[in-house]
Amino acid sequence: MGKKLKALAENMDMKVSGKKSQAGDAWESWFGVNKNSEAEADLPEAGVELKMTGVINTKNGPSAKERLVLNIINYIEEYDKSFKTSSFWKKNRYMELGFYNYDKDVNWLDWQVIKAALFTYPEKDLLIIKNDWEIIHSYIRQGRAHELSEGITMYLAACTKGASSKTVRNQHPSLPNNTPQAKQRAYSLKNKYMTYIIREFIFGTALEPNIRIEPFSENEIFEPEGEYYSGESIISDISILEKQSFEEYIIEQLQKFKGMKQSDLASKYKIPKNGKGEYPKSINAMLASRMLGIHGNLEKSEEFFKANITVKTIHVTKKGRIKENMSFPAFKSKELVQEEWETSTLRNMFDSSKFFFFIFQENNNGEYIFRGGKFWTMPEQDLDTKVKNAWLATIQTYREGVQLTYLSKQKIVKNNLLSQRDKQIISVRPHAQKSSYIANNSNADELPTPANWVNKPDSFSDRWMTKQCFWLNNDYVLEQIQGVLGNH
DNA sequence: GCATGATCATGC
DNA sequence: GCATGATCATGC
Repeated sequence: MGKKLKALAENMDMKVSGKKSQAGDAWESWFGVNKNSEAEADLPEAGVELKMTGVINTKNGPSAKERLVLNIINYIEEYDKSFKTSSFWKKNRYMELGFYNYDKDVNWLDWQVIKAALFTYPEKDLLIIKNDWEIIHSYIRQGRAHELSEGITMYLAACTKGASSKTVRNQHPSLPNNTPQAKQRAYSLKNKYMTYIIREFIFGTALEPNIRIEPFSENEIFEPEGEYYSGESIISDISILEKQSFEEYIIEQLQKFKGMKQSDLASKYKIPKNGKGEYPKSINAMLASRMLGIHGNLEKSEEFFKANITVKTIHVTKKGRIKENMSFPAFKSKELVQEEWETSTLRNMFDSSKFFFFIFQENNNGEYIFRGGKFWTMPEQDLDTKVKNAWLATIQTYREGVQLTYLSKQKIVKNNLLSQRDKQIISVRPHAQKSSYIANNSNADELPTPANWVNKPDSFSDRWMTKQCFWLNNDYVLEQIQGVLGNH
């Protein structure tokens, strides 16, 4: 039998525990620690921090319910610290992690702690985490704490933490007077990083000397099955990370391929052609993987998976334009209009995603030449200005009712959703297998407000339109990759 | 030539 | 069957 949280919470003072922190408070009380906000680790003699974290079951096996949120970053105190003297290292070097099965339909007191682990960072991860800390610290040093986002780092991130987005903190007094206050943020281990740890070492069978699994329950609720990452790693020799960061290493690895033709790379890596003698549509994504020594999907390689890096290939035409806009998953407009910008799916996605752009440019002979790779995260100032406005405008259009006009000659339906001409970084366009304005069709999206139709065909519904998604405008992406294209 | 709506190809 | 990445086709 697994220990239920109510057994752990027997001696806990329920009155001082907030709704969101109950599981963690119960974990601390089990170890005889009262709720506090000390900078010290919870068990000071041992230097061990106590953390409780939820696990959910997905079709690929157990996953972290959320990122593991650590201590709040004091931009003033952290300013003069080094990694070894940082509040992150002091408080979170060793953690006693309790993993409970999160179930929203069950009272929290009945959640079970199914595994516990005395955790410190695997050696290779620690090198990446050190570099992540240095990146966060450089923002603090430069008085740019207001520009922090989760996507700028790999495993250790600065996530927002506060009652609302209006919870802000001052930056260091020695910085210029016009340095703005910054959103309150905490160190955190990314959701995908925790998922990897959970599947590989906590519920999986792989051994990691820095993670000691402690018996807590004989009850195995989670079956770690299904493929979540390919088993391939990019970095096998950790001494690489002692000399340079992960990103520097990747960019350097790609140097030797710069200027090579797509066709030469395809034959070098023996990419097969289809029946029509053409390369598959995903040819560039396949080449991206192969150049980095990965045979499967690059996003599923160890480091890309743990850091939640999205790989995007980019085609630049001979005239120096990007051929296509970049698509994102289709949304449900009824859910979209219920969201608030600060916690919206779109904002979360851009704030927490790191992208890896993989760039090919067409030459005058119509051949695609590899130009290089670039890691990219959307700058916070773009996100909270133009993208925010674009998002708000989209919601307003949906609330007012989308204007739809059927053009019988072309058999297409025009709409008044955000266009690329609006120059707001993102736009809204269809994303479905087929267009559909038919109720309950799998390619259609149900609208929150009936559409305002012009020339509606009888068979079309006024509440359903082809599924749409946000697209990142190609002119914006082109500005972001200028450094890679250089003079070409 | 480019923006926009539409659609293809692939993998799970 | 559907999500996702990639691309096509049309007309202003």
